[in-house]
Amino acid sequence: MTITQLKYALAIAEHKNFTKAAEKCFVTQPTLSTQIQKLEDELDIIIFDRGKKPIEVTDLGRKIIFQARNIVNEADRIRDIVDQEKGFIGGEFRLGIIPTVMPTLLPMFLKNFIKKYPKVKLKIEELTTEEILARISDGHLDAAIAATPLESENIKERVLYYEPFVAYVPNNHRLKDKKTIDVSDLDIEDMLLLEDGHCFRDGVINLCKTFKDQMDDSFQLESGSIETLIKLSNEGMGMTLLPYLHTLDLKEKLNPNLKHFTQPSPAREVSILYHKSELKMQIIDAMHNSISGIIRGAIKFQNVEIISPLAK
Amino acid sequence: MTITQLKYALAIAEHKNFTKAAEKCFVTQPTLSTQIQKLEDELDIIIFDRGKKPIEVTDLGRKIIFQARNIVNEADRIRDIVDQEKGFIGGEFRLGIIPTVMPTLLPMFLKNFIKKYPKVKLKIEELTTEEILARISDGHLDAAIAATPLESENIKERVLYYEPFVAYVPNNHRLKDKKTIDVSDLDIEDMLLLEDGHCFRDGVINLCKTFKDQMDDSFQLESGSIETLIKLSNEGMGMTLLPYLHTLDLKEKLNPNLKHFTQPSPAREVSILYHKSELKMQIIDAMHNSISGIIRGAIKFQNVEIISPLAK
DNA sequence: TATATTTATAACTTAAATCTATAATAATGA
DNA sequence: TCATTATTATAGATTTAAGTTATAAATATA
Repeated sequence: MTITQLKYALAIAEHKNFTKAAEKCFVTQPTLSTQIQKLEDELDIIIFDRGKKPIEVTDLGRKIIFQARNIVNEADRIRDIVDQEKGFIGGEFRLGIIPTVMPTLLPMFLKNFIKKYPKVKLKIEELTTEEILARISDGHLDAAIAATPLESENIKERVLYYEPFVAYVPNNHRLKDKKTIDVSDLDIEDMLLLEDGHCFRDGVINLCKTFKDQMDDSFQLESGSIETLIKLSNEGMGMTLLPYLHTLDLKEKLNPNLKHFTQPSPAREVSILYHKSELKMQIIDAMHNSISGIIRGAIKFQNVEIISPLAK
Repeated sequence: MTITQLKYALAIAEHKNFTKAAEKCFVTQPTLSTQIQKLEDELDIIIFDRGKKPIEVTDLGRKIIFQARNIVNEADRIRDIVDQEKGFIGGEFRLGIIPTVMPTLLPMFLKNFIKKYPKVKLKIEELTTEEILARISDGHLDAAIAATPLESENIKERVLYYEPFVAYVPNNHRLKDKKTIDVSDLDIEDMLLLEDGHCFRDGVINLCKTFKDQMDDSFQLESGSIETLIKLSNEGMGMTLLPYLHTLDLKEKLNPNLKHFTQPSPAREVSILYHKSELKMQIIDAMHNSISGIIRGAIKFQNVEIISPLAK
């Protein structure tokens, strides 16, 4: 049994296809066939059921694959330990970011980060919270940025910053004339929310829950982006909540519609997530420091006591 | 980097000597030299300082060796998973047992166990609790039987049985005429205890602590075995406590000196210990079942409420 | 049934691991 | 200090393993 054989097995388990897995491993298909056969012979078990199309992992195979994942992860970590010791920050780093954080955070820290750590090859993907959790678990992401707490098994969270919510109140709304807004003013019935899967919505719902103690399942509308949300709001569909950083990009003429909350302001907790195995920890540390530094300048509310609307 | 290379590195780290490590690995010394060089070249680090005699592991090398231990453990577990699935109970199994459990427990379950699981090659060693903890941690023992709770990091405990203590009161002792004895009768000042490192002593001290709330450091005597303990006791050195199973072997004429405790009787907790990685779990399960079954017949006090003298 | 897709096998090549023999190096003792 | 001893490194040959190309066999698809 070799680490290489285990990596081949993982690739096949993932692609359910020897040919495709071989490509991903940069070897030919016969190499995979023979190596997997050797592994199966040595353990005297069948890992893959080639009878089914697409190929299926056997019951026992699944356990072997799970353990193979552990072994390969632990093995990869050797490289990580060496890098950390040498102070080397580099290599490929796959980062997932949720849609409502992507457009505001990325432009702020990206330039700074790649300048500071030129040897890191960043691969950034916009993903929903659900996708992020799955891909960190299966090792396809090295880390991700999402609203927390999620408390998902095997995934660690480290808070990057707290981003206050700002209310966007359209011209015809009942709260139009208030200068500041209080959490108790909110009503789930006249609020627009982002579509399912966007954690921002979870944040808003939890926020309302906090004060209403229970919620109604029939929301009035769901939208896919902050821009759409504002437009729908202007069309008389209700008020909405925007994460603070988004409000900095708004056209000036919309500013009168923004109502800041009375302190303590509700906020969402934004964290960097990573697998409990702490692979590539030195890059995660670097990213954490980089983002925290940038955010300190952008969000001035940092010293204000903030309630987390996402707490369970 | 291969699993084989990591195993070689572990062997060298352990023996501090390429030649001896090579023997243990069943390869020649040049094989180890070249494989370790390849590993060091690939990681671009030095793991072993050959300048020192005996060889020393470098600071970074220590971290690599630690991680190598993880990887090799996880890799060994693949075999374990397959065995478990196939219901195969076999292979080498190294078991440590503390001195005060060894002579009573081993004759009871050994014959039964090797008959039931003929493919397990048991290697049993008498060791102190301290040695046991060290050797489970470094992977030299698969499991051990000792008095608990120990709550040592990385080591799991599973209770096998509770063994009541029986007081041995010599003829000239102040408690000689009592039919049964109560824990409150005990006095650390006139008690004989086993030498340091035998957990039984810890048990007795904790027992006295429980009722005296503090203890005196000047014990009157320390001895290495149950037999010596009884002889010393007869010589007027004080009373002593015997684990119940030991009293079954005593010569009949000594029976009048045994005083059972009033219920709830103090007892020691005897557990099977194993590494948290749960390697060879199916053998550990088999051994647990085997011992529990045997003990149910031997200790009739099982249904009696028992206080654990070892609780912290 | 022909065609395409995918895995297995065969024969060969390349690369890796291991061996024997021996050199180099460092520690030990007269 | 200079053999003696113990120990690791290196060279060259051998065995074993991994990978390649070419092709057969098996399975789905049209």
